[in-house]
Amino acid sequence: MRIVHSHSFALAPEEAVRLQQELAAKIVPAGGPDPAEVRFVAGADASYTKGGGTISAAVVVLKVPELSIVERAWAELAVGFPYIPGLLTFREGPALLEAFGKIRAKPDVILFDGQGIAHPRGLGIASHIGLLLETPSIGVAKRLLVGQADEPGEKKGSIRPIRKNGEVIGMAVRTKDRVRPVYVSVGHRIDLERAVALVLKTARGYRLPEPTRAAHRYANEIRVRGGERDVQRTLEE
DNA sequence: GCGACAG
DNA sequence: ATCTTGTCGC
Repeated sequence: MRIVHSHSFALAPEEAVRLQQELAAKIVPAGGPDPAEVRFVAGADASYTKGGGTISAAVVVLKVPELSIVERAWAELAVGFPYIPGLLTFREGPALLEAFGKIRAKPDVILFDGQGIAHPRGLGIASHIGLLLETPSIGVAKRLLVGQADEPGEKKGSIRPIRKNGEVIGMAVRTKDRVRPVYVSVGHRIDLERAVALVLKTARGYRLPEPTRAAHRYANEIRVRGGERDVQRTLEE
């Protein structure tokens, strides 16, 4: 994929915060592809080596509605930023972008393991990377960073709004009966309704949607085996 | 000042 | 995220 917008990630925390405030103003939390017409969905995630010195990033593209893997790419980089709540993007972003750069497909939307606009400054990793790639993106987090939501009904498909100062910033979504919900928020160029529909459409018997699960597995595989040993790469298009 | 805090 | 043993449930 082409990285449309680019900037340095080698910033001090205070500068990173200022950049987030600047980029947040460019996020378009509306529109997006019709869930019924989406053909390719990508998932992105990262894994770290034991000492925490190297980060392994993975991007996997799945065909919808089969959810079969059609392409995947990886990247390994030395960790260059500490984990600071709200600044996750500066830790995982560089490696994820390198992996996205190796993807030939043009996914209709990307699912990230983390927040979209449900973030202190409205720019979680899904919004940030989605903006740099100018591709519709969705944040699918396992825990909330900001805001609060009531518990959704116990059935898959049940939802409850995530609010912050009375404003709806995302949706708690039950992706599997009786299993803890995931927290969905708009990343970039898509509205909340479509984001929720796409997450539910790609969730198959597990709490996390398939794109995210596939990326998580691949990132762990790269971390353990080492990416250079991976000669596999499914192609299509 | 205190607590909370994506991955 | 990673570290780290057993344990409850499908």
